Amino acid sequence: MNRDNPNQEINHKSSPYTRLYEIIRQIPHGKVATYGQIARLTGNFTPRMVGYALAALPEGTDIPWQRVINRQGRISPRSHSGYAELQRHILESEGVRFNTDDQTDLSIFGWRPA
DNA sequence: TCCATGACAAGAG
DNA sequence: GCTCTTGCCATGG
Repeated sequence: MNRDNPNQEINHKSSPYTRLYEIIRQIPHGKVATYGQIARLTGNFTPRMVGYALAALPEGTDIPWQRVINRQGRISPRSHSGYAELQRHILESEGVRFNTDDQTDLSIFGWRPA
């Protein structure tokens, strides 16, 4: 995937992806949001698009991609292995706890925007 | 242009 | 509570 990489659109401030990334940046430290939640906040996105946009992010981006998980409170595995483990590690270092079923309690750690 | 794929979600049965 | 189906739409072959 290397044609019109969405993160290049970050520099073009009128891109719909920009809005998506801006919202993700607003997720506070120690909290998590779901794909569907982000999608609804943008207004014109679908959860699949959110996942797709995040998959296109480069390493070392300032976007807190690790704070976006699925509706079940679990980390969605990507095609490239190893990242789910990394993501969980980062979240735990931020204070997010996972139970024995590898899922977080969204009623506690879920982000609730004003 | 058509088809398959993908870090998902919500409704129906 | 479960599984199955459908909606979503950008991207690549």
